[in-house]
Amino acid sequence: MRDEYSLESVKEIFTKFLVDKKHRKTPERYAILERVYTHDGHFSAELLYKAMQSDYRVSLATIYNTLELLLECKLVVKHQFGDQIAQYEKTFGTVKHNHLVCTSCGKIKEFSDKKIRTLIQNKRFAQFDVSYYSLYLYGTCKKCKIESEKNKNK
Amino acid sequence: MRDEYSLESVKEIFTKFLVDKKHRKTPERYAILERVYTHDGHFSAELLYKAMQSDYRVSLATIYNTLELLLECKLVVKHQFGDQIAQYEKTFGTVKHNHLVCTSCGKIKEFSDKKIRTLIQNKRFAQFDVSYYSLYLYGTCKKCKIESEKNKNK
DNA sequence: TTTGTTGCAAAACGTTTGCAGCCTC
DNA sequence: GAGGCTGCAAACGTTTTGCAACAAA
Repeated sequence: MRDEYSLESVKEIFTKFLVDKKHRKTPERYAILERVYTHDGHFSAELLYKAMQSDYRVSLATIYNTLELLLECKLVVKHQFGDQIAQYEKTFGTVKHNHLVCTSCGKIKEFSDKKIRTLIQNKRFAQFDVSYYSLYLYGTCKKCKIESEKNKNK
Repeated sequence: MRDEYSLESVKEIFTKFLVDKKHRKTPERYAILERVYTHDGHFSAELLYKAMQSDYRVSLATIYNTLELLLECKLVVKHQFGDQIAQYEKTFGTVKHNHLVCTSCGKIKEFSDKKIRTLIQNKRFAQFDVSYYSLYLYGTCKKCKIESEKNKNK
């Protein structure tokens, strides 16, 4: 029931945002929001588009448009990992985390570190208002490291 | 003379890398390296391409190819700030820093924080070898904040 | 001589845009 | 009824690729 609840509250937040900003409450927007919130982990605009085709037909343009709105009201975050295409992720019900990006296979792992988080979140600037941050650690995952060591010995 | 010196050592590092990897030492590659290292701050592939046209004709493809090599041997770093196009930056002679990205005007400011840097650099993972990291703080710069407050009062 | 590298142009890719018709408000 | 939103397709800008000519090893 917990998921049910959070989906409802997320819809409420979105509705409030749409009303505040005088945007229209279209069925497409709610369908996209629902899909985003029933998906765990990262997704691209393309993936979301394909995933939706089966039960609700929306254009890719609308996906992009709606993701933009969801970013604005902070119901999703957007990641740009190195060369990769933009990845999105729901925020509500997701613990704030950082990312390990393998530069060899592109795989992403998440990690949390309270000390780092606290330190960054408490940082203040005279000339700049921080609204969010992203910390990406790039490197090589275990699997790729083993792979590359194998190749060395050839 | 200090710059002179570092340019020479950077060339040596690049040469060593090229030889190790059995890549060819082409004049284009050195011309690009030199240009990169006489430029302060961020630059895009396009900018580098245009900047070089006046004194050394290289194709954009070669620029991309060479930047890839320079990334591999860590003589440059690549940034992907939010929606913006890829930005590059020399590493040698540049103090490690983090970035403030204004989501309104896109301007980038740099900042250093020893505590944050130390904390992140000392982080170790069992299944992952970190080779570098990027920390971007997104928000609104003073100028854009004043601008948006003006618009509110209309 | 071999083959990695180049320049060029075309292609690819994710994303944005223009527009006619639709549907919130 | 007005005009914001939609789907569609075409356009966009950055990056990659295919290929013939070139030049480093």
